Amino acid sequence: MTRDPRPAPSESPATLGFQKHVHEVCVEQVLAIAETRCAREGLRLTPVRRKVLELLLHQHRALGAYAILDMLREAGFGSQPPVAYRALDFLAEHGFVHKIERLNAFVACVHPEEAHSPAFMICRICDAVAETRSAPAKGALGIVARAAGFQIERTVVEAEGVCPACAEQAAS
Amino acid sequence: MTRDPRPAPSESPATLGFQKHVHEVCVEQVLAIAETRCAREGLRLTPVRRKVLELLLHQHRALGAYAILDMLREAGFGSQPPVAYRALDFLAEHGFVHKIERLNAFVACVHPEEAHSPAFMICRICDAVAETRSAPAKGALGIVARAAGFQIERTVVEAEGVCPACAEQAAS
DNA sequence: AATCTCCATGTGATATTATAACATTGCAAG
DNA sequence: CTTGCAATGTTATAATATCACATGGAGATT
Repeated sequence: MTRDPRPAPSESPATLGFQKHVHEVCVEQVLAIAETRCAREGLRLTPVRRKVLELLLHQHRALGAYAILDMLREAGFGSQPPVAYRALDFLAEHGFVHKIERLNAFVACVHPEEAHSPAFMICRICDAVAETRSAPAKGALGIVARAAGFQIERTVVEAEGVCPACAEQAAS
Repeated sequence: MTRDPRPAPSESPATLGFQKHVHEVCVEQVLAIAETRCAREGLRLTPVRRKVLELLLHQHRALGAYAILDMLREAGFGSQPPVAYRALDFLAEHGFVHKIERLNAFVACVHPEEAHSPAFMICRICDAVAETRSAPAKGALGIVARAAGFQIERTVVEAEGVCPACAEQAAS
């Protein structure tokens, strides 16, 4: 089994950052933004890459590379690990997806318009992942780093806990 | 090869949080603190666990489980992965070591006196790791989380970049 | 002292995540 | 055209992590 057996965090009008929204719209919007950005920057959003992004956009949760790989196989693409990892590398390099280090898994970025430093909230019960912006280099960490002479290039900020939906479930 | 081929970040008066200090002293001190805390809290700092902590304290860098396992083997302990992972689980659960998610590796905690929320600076060149305190749940992320109804239980904060020593090297 | 129980350890097997290396294809610049 | 280059496909393997079950040792109970 490489597929995650847990139920998706919610149904079609799903949680985005744990808030309700009409899901199909955001998938289409983000894909369109990605196409535009790739065209403008001379990047190639090839079929595999586009498919991986689409698969991830359909979930507001993190998927492992092998879960993605299974779906790629079903969609008729190559089915060996490098196929998935290469697409994910491309997408991550250009900010269309992010890796969740805590889970060794990947989520689609919800505002891929520009470079940014993401932070995540990860529900340990349903695996839903919400993205928000962070600026850790500007806060306390930045001060410590400057004092120590450490040059920050990239930050990983991931909060693990319980999302509103699961908290409500648990309370009942 | 499971050993990391890179040179240790520095020589015996090594960098702690990238600052000079006399290394042997901090190893002994932290081990003593760990012993004390275990005695007080009824935890068992067994030989394997103690050895793993000691190995990690001798490096101000992250070691993978298999690198630790190699050293355990040389020291006459069991040499199958669970030996290392179980010791690391124990030490991490009680805050004597931390896992660096970005590296899938482990560092000794430099102030294990009490529970805390660590943040790390990781040098991408020499792999040195410095620990500092973080309070991400109190900053911008905490505000977003509260607004979203997300209950933070644990945070991962890891900054990747270049440490002062490597920056100086690079400049020459 | 005998035995019981629990926790830690040892060990073999296996699952999961990730990369190396090389062949093939297809498109585009010259 | 053809040459070059980036992307993909495929085989193999490396690196990280867990499961399951057997063994052993320290303190508690009888």
